[in-house]
Amino acid sequence: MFSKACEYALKIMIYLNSKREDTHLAGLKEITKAIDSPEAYTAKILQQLVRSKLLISLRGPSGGFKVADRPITLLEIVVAIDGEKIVSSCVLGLEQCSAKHPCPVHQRFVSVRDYLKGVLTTTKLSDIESGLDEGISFLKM
Amino acid sequence: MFSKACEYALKIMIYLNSKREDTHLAGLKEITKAIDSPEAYTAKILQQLVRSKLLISLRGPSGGFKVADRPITLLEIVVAIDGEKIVSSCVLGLEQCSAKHPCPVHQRFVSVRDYLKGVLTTTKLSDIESGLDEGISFLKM
DNA sequence: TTTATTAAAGATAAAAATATCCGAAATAAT
DNA sequence: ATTATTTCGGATATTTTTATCTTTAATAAA
Repeated sequence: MFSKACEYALKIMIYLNSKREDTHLAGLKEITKAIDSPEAYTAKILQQLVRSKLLISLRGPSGGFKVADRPITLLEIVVAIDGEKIVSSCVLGLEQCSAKHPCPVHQRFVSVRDYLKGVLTTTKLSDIESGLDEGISFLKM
Repeated sequence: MFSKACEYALKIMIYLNSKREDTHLAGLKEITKAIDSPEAYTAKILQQLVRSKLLISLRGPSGGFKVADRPITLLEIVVAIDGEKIVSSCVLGLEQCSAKHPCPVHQRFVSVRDYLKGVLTTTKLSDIESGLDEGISFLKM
């Protein structure tokens, strides 16, 4: 459904959001440990998230990353990494596919996409009760 | 959402199903022309569909492909090419993700997946009014 | 039986996604 | 100021997906 990079991005954002102690920034090592991801690749994704203004970073000792201080939807995260295609492009890959010029399954999948897009746009990072510390939900294993 | 190979597979199946003149088989060239796909790669996908018993093939002059003579759901096609992952695996890529051991967005996406799976399982190839000949729907451009 | 046609199968190539490595820049602490 | 730490940026490597090429096998028609 989402690319591996996007999966990592979602995990990163959820993890960083779950530990709202505004003082301490989480470093690359801490993050990769928390979400069990390859370090160097994760660094690249973190860069993308910073450029997309979803994360704020600080270099140097006691540097690291934190979530930008504003409401962020899951859609923003997905689009930052995978682009619009997951919520907009044709299931059969047609360049042009619309109600006026539909593929044979257009109508059936419009609703699927709308449903997905709905979940992605209405779910804000702050809505997610991670329960990570309490062992209620998990980002690895 | 689906791989390129899977998009081609769906187009192939819809196209072949749309021209139910049981006598004439459609050849590779005809198919690639109808769905605008790379010839050699399409041949590989056709092979997979034949092995998965979704298509029947015949070699030699006037040989080609036709849809197996039984009800076929979109899910069968998708699973034949992309495997179960699209309807079963965790959005965040966790090996183990279930109601008992969920990722933080498990509940929100269960419903999305169920909806998608529903469309894929309930839609049979024969349900799709392609309207290809009539220019009502399209498999290319 | 020979030939032309078509799918099957295996090897190879190209492109994209995933992942790593290394030097540079920033910055807090010493 | 120097040093240690940490992100940034670019280059490179690996893996997977997408795509091509070439030979073989089957088979219908001549």
